[in-house]
Amino acid sequence: MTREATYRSFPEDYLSAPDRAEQAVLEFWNSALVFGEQQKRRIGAKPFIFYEGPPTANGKPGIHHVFARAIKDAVCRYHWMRGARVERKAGWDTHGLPVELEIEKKLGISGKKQIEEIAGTKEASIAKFNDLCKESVFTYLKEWRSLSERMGYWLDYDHPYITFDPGYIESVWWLISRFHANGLLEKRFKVIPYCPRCGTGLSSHEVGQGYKDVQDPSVTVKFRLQDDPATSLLVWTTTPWTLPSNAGAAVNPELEYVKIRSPKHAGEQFWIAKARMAAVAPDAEVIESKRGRELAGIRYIPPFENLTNIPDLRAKPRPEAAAALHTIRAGEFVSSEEGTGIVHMAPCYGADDYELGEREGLPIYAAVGRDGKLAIDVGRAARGTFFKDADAGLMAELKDHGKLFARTTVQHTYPFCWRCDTPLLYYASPSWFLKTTAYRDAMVENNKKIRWAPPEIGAGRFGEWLEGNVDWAISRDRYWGTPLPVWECEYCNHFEVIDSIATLRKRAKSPFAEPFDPHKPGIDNIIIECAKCKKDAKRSLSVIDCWFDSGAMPFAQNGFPYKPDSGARLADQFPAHFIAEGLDQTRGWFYTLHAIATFISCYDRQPGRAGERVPSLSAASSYRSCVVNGLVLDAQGRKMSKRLGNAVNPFEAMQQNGADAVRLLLLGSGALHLNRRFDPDSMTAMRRQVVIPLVNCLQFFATYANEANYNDNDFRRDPKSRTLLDRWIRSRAETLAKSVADAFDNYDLPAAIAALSNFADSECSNWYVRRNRKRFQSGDLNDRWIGLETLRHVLGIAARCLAPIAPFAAEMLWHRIHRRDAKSESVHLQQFPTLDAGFGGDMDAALDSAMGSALTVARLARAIREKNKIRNTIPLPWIYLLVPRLEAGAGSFMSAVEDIVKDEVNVDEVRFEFYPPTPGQEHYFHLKAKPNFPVLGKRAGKLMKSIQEAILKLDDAQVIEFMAAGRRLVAVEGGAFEIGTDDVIVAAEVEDSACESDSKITVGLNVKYNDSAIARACAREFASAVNQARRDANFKLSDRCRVELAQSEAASRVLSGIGEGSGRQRWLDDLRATSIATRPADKHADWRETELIDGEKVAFRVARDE
RNA sequence: GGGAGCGUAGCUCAGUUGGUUAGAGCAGGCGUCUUAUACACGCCUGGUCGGGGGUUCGAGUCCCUCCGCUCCUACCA
Repeated sequence: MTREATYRSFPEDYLSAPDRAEQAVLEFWNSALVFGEQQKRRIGAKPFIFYEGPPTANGKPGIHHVFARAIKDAVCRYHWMRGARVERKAGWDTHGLPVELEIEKKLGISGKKQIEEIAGTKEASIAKFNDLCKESVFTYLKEWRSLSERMGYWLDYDHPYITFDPGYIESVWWLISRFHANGLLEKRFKVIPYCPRCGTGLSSHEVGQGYKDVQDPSVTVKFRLQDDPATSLLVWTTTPWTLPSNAGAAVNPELEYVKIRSPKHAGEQFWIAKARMAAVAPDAEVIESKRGRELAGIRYIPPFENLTNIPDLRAKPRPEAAAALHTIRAGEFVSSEEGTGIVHMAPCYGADDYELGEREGLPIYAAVGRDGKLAIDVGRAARGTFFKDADAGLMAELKDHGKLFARTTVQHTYPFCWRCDTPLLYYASPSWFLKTTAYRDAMVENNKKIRWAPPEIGAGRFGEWLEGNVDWAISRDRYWGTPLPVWECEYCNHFEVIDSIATLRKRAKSPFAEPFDPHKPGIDNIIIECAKCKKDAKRSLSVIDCWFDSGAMPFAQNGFPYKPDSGARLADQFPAHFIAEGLDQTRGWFYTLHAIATFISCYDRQPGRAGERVPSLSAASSYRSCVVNGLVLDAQGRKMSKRLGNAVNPFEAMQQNGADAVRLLLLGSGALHLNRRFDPDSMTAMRRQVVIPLVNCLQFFATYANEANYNDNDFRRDPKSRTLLDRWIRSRAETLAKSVADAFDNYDLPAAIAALSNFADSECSNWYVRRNRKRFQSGDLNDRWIGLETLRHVLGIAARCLAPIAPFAAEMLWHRIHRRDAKSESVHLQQFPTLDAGFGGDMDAALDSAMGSALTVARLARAIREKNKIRNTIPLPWIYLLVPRLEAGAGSFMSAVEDIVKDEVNVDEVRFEFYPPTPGQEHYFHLKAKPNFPVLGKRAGKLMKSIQEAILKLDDAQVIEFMAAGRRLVAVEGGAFEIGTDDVIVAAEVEDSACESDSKITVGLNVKYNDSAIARACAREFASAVNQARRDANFKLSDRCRVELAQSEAASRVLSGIGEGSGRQRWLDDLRATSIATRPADKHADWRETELIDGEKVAFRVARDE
């Protein structure tokens, strides 16, 4: 075995088993402490501030989590490479209903009542329940951490913020105390969306997650008038279950109402809005007409007459209630768009109903309790029936009593609990609110300063949501959450907000344990003295909406304002430059961060005890840029769900394809905010476009660097000896780095990947390396080293550009462009190429353009060969190129490109023809002029069409004349119009099968060839066969061999072809050693045959030349 | 019900301030080069740019309208 090579390729099984190679990279990162080193090297550097949106740690991570995390990781890595200090503090959202539900499921119980019975006493039950919640959070932390590690998402997991941490909770308390100090915390009786199963109200952003289309009854009910039972009000509702709680009927005071009579309802009369008559009772006849306000005060008989003991949420009935109850009331909110224009009012179950009821002093009947069940028997609907199930019995009851006017079903959307799927009801409940509407304008203003990607989310969805902001209901009547730090006096209704454990300790009537866990139930026992009346104040039993926890994170992650240095930390890490989460966070984290930070930075002007430590924060949201990503769907475009069984396991996906492939697929396929389909097959496609070309280039580099004993350490670079291709690929590499940087600066990651793919595949692998093969195989050693140096240089740029996106492959590539014995550092400790000294010096637009022309010529020439069925192996005499006449000095480019074209197209001569042409000279192409629309269009306007006609009519000679003169008058309707050379585009007219053109270049290929050309083609094909034979025989690159050719006519043609062959291919060295031998009659095994272009077969064998 | 977005090749998507031959990748067909690479390269096929109308010398792009899909929003009884 020879000693190990100096330069290595990728591991052999990288393509088939990327996981193994990536695991080795992970080991390297761990052992070299690369992430820690990143942190160390930027101490004191200017920060790029990033906030990690804390995942709810109670569920297993899915592939969609990889999406947002890939964005976050790539952006953070990029900014580190650009020289910034990027702190990446991990965070965990640990509180809330999701965690509680998980425990309920585990215990096989449901609802608050059962939770409070899991241990001996209620207190013991809650204590046990919360302990279980806390434990459950910890079991999933590991899953998340290993997901992050495997995908290469670097986070500081050793110092995470955890929302249940007492220090974090104290920060939240401080924030609540600031809201209170500014008069923005209040307790209100309000109709809020309420989940009867969870037993708690939901905030508007939670409700938004659970709308569903459902069929509901649509009933029109008769409310008989007390003084005239033959006349009824027609009342429409889709919630029959609210009818037993009816307290009034509302009409719009301005609308016109009519009393009608219908043949279908003999002896009866009805009041209805005039506008609704046609829809509800088209055959009716109007008897009387009145304005809504004139109807107010009329007394009716409630739909369920003899109900007693309906619970009334009002402890003491209001004195005016008796007069107002079950009468018509005027309400501006009533419309005549739908229904009957008369609205049944159940103040407990509707916001409008409640407001009006409050004004009129109506009772708040609650026939349906907070548990969602009927609290009383209502005829056939028995007590205890779930509210949605009570509809049928109630309607039957109405029908029996002749009170049902019409009944159908209607499809509409109805809210359900986002976690447990129970239908919500709107319920008048006492709740604690943050009056965010007080600073809505500031939120709207601050939002305009945020750079949203894509912009329409900020201006549209989020902006509109802010415009319609409502106060934030932050209390939850649950167990596992940050306790609301409000103590209420039972006697005088005074309430206080406690801003820290230290304050609580001072105020508590009796001492409590140290250290103190502020969670329920312990805290509920602490009593403080009411500051006003000196009596006992007890804690409100609520916990805080866990969304508040996560939105508090800019302050609470450092324990502001209580932890030492937290003020300095806040000043350093606020606001974030960058956050990124899924679209679903628009009303979640994006909002809560924004609402809390805007309050502190714009509204909070009353420094409290700790307030003077608040560093001056510019009026801003807590983030400057927000990148929003779409959903991850399955390969068929369906939402992933456990139910459908189509959820992709991220660990399996990465195990099979590698984390790089997963990251590339997620970041590279389409704009980030669009939903993307996660098709496992596409992962290989992404690798093929970006990573594999680089792997191949490296393989090539390693092969020839080893063979040439290339040493990057002692190589003296001499830029002057670089070839045209060297200079070109260096220019392209710098352009790549610039494009990738621009893409990252615009948060356009797909553009970065597209640029990488183009460079790796089209430019580096399939042009630079391919065109340079012969040079590396048999060139002069110094020249080979120059080429190797170039290749190594551009691969180094590519590796660093790739590093933020596909960190594993980039690392492997970076290591392998260094000698095996070199102590190479991680690519993730390098700076971005745009910061290299002298960056940009290699960019050469003229060269890029000339090489672009060469590529075009090659493509066009190949197309001509294809059409004429002439293989590339057959050399053709000449090719004509029609190109724009270049500026002085640029001719040398063309002559250099000429060699490339000659070789690539396999022609003996390249002939140029320039335009504008010299008049009178003979020329190969016939020129044709076309209007240059963008230039000419602006000037010509309406004349465009006739000018176009005139230009197209110009023949070859006229075009040449025009070009020489520089201007020409063309005839248009009503006169002449002068055009200049910039107004037209000149190209050749091509109808010949030997010509091809695109918008810039035209080529003509001589497609006639002679026998000698065939001989040369045969030689080339024979060489190819020899190479295949060498490969089959496992020859090494450096092995020389002897070729024996069996005597035949074809064989001598091959030999003559070899004689005419040129170039410095190594195979010629072999072939020159070819000798004619007599093929043994017994067909010895090492002889083989190959068929050449002319159909002849030649037999040959190769043997190692010892 | 209200708002937003989308609709471009069989599939996934690009497409600048309107500029006349609408691109790329994949798939399909046909070929080709080659001791870095067959997980390569080239060529070809494939489009009434969702339908209709309008503005304009000129529309995938701007306006109107209709159709389809998606998301958001809403206690309207």
